[in-house]
Formats: sequence, C-alpha cells, structure tokens
Amino acid sequence: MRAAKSNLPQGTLDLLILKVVALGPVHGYAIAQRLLQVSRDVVQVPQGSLYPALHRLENRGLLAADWNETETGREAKFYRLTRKGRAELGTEAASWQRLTEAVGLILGMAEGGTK
Amino acid sequence: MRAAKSNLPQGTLDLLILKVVALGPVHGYAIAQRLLQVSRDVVQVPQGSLYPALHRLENRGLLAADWNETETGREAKFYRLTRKGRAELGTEAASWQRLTEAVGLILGMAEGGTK
DNA sequence: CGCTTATACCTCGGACTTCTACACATTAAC
DNA sequence: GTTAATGTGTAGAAGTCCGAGGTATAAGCG
Repeated sequence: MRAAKSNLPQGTLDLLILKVVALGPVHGYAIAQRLLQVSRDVVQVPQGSLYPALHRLENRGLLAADWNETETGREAKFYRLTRKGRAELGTEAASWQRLTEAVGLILGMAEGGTK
Repeated sequence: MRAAKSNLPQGTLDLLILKVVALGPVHGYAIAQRLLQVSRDVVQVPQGSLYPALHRLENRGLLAADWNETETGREAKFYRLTRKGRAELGTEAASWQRLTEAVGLILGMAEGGTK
C-alpha cells in the first residue's frame, strides 16, 4: 500500500513552488523535500517535473536564482521570489481557493441519499 | 473583460462530470449548464473540452449512453454511470480531498506574519 | 581503492488534457 | 427566412507532467 500517487493537477505545481520559495531562499532539491514533508507524503514531485517547472518560472520572471553554498558545503542554486512572483502567488492562491470552493459545491450536491 | 477563465486543472473535469452524471441521466449540454449554475459561473466547460471528455469516459467504461428525447422534444445522448464509474468517482473524490488538504497545509505554512 | 548512498543539478521524449475554432443539425420565435 | 438557443461532434495547437537517463561531489564501508 505504497500507493499515494502524487498526480498533481496541471498548474498546481507552480503554485506550490511559489509558496515554498516565498518563505525564503531555497534550492530545488529542498523544495521537493519540503513539499513532501509538509504534505505528509501526499505531494511527491519528481525531478523531471520540478526542474522544468523552476526554469519555467524563472523564464517568466517570477523567480530569480543565485548560486550559494548549502549547509552541507555544496554549491546549489537558491531561488527567491521576485516582486512579480509574489503578485502571481497571490493571484494563483486566490484562484485556487475559488476553484476548490466551486468543486466543493459540486461534490456536495445532494442525491438520493444512498449514503 | 469577460475574464473568469475556467482553467480547470487536468483531471478535475472528469471528476466533475462523473459527479453530475451520478445524480441521474443527463446529456452533455445539460452537464455544462449544471456545472456553470452550481459553481456560480466559476466552472465553465467549453464544448471542445466537454465532448472529448465524455467520449474518453465512455471509452474507459465509466459512462454508458443512450439516445432519448429531452423535455424540449429533441434527441440527445443521455449518459449514466456504470458500476465502474461509480467506483472511480469514489476514488477520485477521495483523491481530490486528500490533495486539497495537502495543498491547504502548504498554503497555510507560516512565514513572517505579514498577514 | 572501489562501491554504494545521498545530495544536487539537468535534459529529453512520450503521453495526456485542455482550449479555440469550426462544422453540422434541429426547434422555436419573429 | 433568418436569428437564436439547443445539442453533438472533430481538428489542431499549446501546454504540462513524468519516467528514464546523465553529470558531479561528499561521506561511509570493506
């Protein structure tokens, strides 16, 4: 029962990355671990999804990056949020909330009462 | 400025369709209207998304369809849930809930306290 | 020294959805 | 007869996710 497919819906990954980076500069590998930890292993981000997403966000001007040294004494690329990225985070978070509310309404629609 | 892009994340559409069909046989056009109504115009499903999705679900054996007459006296394809479809609905609904909880945890991560 | 594990970065290609736009058909209103 | 609403459908483009692979450093073990 290892199941627990991550299966993040399209577009959600960007939102989560922006949120983690908003808390302070982090490198890619740490982002994945943080998501895994906070979500209690529900959100698993493969590297093949993570790094392209980071580059996308950087190209869109939502993230900026610098090379620095990690606590373990290794070079890593630390990402931080730009002003534009912070605005985008707000927009996407609001959008996410609106969507989940709407889906909640739909899933809560009454039926016969089989349950 | 009609904004209000639906922009449903991948996979979500299937879940919503299954839920609406679970309430009773309906035809495609009515599904879109129902979603629009219940979600207060948040969930807008273009026809180019709706019909391919219905065919996908039918091919996967989650939906079955019959031609019948609508209240307005026109022929339409009425979809209903198969046993497999009902099981899938349960699985996906649970999956959705698990995911939204996880995302909620992440979005709720404390930071400085700007809020 | 060689082997393995963990950290840390990256790319490529396939597979899948979604959306814009269009085409077709029927019913009703004017 | 022409407009609008209803109702189903396809084609192509665009975008994203993920598996599989590659590079490199550091630390531990036999």
